[in-house]
Amino acid sequence: MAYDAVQALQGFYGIKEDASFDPSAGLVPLTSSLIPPLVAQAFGLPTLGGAPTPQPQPTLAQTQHAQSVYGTMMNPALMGAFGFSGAQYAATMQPQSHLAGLPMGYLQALAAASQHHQQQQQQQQQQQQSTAALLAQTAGALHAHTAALAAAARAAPATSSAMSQPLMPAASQDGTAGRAASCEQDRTTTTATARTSSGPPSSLGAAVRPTPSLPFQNPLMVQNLYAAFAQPHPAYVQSPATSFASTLAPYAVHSYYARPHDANAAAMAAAAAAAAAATSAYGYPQAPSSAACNGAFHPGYGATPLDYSAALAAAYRPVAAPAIPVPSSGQQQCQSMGEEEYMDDGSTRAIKRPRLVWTPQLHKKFESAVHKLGVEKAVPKNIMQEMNIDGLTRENVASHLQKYRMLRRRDVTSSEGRDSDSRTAGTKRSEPESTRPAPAATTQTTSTLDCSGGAASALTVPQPISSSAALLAPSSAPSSATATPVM
DNA sequence: ACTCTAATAT
DNA sequence: AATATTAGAG
Repeated sequence: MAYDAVQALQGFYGIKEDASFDPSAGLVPLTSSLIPPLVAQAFGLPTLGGAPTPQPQPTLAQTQHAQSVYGTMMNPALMGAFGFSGAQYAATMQPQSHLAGLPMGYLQALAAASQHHQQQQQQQQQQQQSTAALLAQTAGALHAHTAALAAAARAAPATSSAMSQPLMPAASQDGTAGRAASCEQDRTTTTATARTSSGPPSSLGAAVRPTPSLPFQNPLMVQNLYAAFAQPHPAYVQSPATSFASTLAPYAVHSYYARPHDANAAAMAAAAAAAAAATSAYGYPQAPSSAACNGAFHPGYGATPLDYSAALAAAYRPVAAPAIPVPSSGQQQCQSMGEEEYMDDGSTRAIKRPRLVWTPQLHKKFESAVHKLGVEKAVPKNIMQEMNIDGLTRENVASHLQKYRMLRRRDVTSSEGRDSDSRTAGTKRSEPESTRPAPAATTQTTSTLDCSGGAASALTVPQPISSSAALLAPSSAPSSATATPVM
């Protein structure tokens, strides 16, 4: 097993690197046994924590649904790891059709993954050859496809945001029609609407599918694969950097949240990217205020407070059935975590409390608590108690309060310097943020545009940043009255 | 033991 | 940039 992959997996699962691990010795660090056994098996890692338990066979309907969701090119071993039956996939798989729309880098990554696995399992030579053959074949097909696409584009300027497929799986139910359905969905949900639908179907139009889409729609798996094999994920390489950072950040961090800090920066990045990918992919088609959280692989979500150890357990437990994304929404920040992590030998070790994310909901609570308490009593401890959030510490509040006050002070002094009102500290004036640009539902977030389709965009750009968002979006400057694009 | 601010770390 | 942590003083 490539050391890189081990690292990536560990990072993905938030496992701390064992400093004593010597890659050259071919040993897998003890902590790697925390990787779900089935995943470990899929990646050829030795597992110390006992043999993987056999997964229940999915029904055919499940398989087909999952196939429509995740695509057909999953590494069989991975499918096993994630609870799919490879054989059934193979049976329902249509060897050529799914190759047509794939971007090259993606294919290569998959092929590389597949090749890697095969090398693990068996003799390398023949396998390599067949893989190479497949690659060559694929390359040929892709080449032709690309050429045809280009021709089609010349004929009718129909563009396609290559990676913009809305990742909510719901629509397609059968494998073959799935991609067509996806394109259909693209047309209706993204802003490519006009261009795509208005373009008169050229003679090539029927033969050439306009939108190469990701067949692999479980973001965690995808990201895991890419991370494990050090491939940049095309969708996130291509999408503007602003995407998740701005509107989706509260949700993105959420899932990432329940994982312990990891010293490995690269792995951290991978995990964060995975979380972001998951967020975008799952779409959140409903308003953030509604619905419940879905637990599957998102330890951070849930209406009920989460115990950190439970989150760990959930993360480490391979899911038996495909975690079909259930639309969920930003909920109140709920978190409470244990303080120990179980190690292989049964002992425990203190782990770092995950960094708190001040979601809008949480901040709202904070603000109302502050207001309720009044200037005098609005001190960290009181606020903490008033908020009554499980797991929220005084330090959390103190830190936030510090920033809150700073902003508040700055706002006051800048907006009314001449006024006689220059308080010393802890000013809890009335809200000066009457400046409400009220952006008329204009700008789509790039992220939502790119990654999750229209429904999500409507909701990930929730309110026009009212007063409560001041802390989270500090730039509610009175000067920039107009745009304030989704910050 | 708590709070505050500033500075610094992650 | 956002949050955590720490220091030092009250």
